[in-house]
Amino acid sequence: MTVSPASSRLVRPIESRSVSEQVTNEIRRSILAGSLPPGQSLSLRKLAEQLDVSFIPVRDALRVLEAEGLVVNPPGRSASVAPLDLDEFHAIYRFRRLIEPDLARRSVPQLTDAELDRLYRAAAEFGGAERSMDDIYDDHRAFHLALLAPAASAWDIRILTMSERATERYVRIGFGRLDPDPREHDRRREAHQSLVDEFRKRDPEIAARALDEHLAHNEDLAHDALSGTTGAE
Amino acid sequence: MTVSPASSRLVRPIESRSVSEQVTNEIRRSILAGSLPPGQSLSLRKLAEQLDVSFIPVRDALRVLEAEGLVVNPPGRSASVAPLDLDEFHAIYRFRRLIEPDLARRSVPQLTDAELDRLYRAAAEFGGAERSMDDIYDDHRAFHLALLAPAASAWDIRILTMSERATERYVRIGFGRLDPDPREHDRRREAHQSLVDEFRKRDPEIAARALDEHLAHNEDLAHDALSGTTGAE
DNA sequence: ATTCCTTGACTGTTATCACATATCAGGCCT
DNA sequence: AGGCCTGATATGTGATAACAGTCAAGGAAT
Repeated sequence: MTVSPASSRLVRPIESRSVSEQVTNEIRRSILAGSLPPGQSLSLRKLAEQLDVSFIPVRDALRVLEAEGLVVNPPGRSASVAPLDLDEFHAIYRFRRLIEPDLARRSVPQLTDAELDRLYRAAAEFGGAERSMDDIYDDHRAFHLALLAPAASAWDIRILTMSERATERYVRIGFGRLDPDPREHDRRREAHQSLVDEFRKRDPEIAARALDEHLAHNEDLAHDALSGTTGAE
Repeated sequence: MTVSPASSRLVRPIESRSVSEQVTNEIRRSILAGSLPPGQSLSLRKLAEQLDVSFIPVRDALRVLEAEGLVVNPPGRSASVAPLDLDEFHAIYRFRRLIEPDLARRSVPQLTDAELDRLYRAAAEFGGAERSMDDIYDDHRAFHLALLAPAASAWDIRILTMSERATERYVRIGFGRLDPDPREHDRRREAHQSLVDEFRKRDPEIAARALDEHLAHNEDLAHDALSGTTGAE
């Protein structure tokens, strides 16, 4: 039940012991990173060959990812990466902006000062070098989750993880061209640190509004980058 | 995209062609109906024997149901039916009362009169004889979904289905003792018909409030039946 | 009598294999 | 020449079998 600051542990426990989970994580990572583009056909045997496993774990992985909404798995036909849809993107963000501010409202009285300090420092390291893009987004997801975790039930956490992953695909593709810009990293770091600062005021309404604006801002940015041809720079 | 009133079709398409889906539906039905009680250990081979299939489809089914939150599937150990938790129950209902009234607000202008008439008639048949308890709850879920479908994206529908299934388990167990009472069927029918009447007023706020109260009422009823020893009757 | 270890059965996991079905290319008929 | 049928190829699906880990019971030592 504790949020367990993973960075404080020197040795991390084995994250996934079954091959099936490893395959699931690897395919999910590839989809979120965009190396498996939307619509890409996912052949069981080819994937199994590339990953050097049998196709049984691949089959399991595709079924799990289907439940997460990242792949479509029509019976009898080949699975494929779920297509991108701008309407869907906004629908998920509307959903997040409904859920997360409400959780923030109830989470803010329960967050300890120590936890807020930790999150402030974590936000500072977001753009830290020697971390891969995958790690950065992992940190980003953990950051948002930790902000709401005190008020979140197991079911809330499941939903939050699902929705954050669902939007991450759009955001990463949209921000793809912005990421090389170092100023973008600064901007994101400042945005998250100021978000923690708003939570420090210990006012539920202020925190909820800050999180909503944070989400709305990211939604606009990703939207411009995705639809607009002129948007970036 | 159309809601496609299934009752109007004389021949219904094959609902599930793969064995895996059939097994998934059967196990899900058993869990929701309570014949597989919370905590029940789910052995692959025993389940496979009972269903007269190999354990490959059973394995797939358990993985899908794990994603839905109905079973816990720790790697290396036997799966089991997810335990019941009253806090979790209220957490899911809080979630639904946040999501569904918002969808109702946007759905009410898009619902056609014909669709509302159809839903009103469907509500009248809820307690209809010769329909099994499983069918009744299937209808109930379809009813609530149809009420919100015009404003719901694919992702919303996925979330709605998940959350309705998650609460259905609690509700069915809680209402278990009430179901034999015929007055309970009348009460439920009237509740759903009056819900449609509220939607007919075409006022988003009224519809949202009506749906919220409907959910709150059901939440209270199930809560009393679950926790209270004196509650029912 | 209690505790620890060993052994056995059980269960999930993965690989290999056989089958039904979908996809697509080429050829035939119109 | 274009559409339709038919063949082969490929792909998902399900079954069987071998492997590895877990859990519990029973026996031996303290």
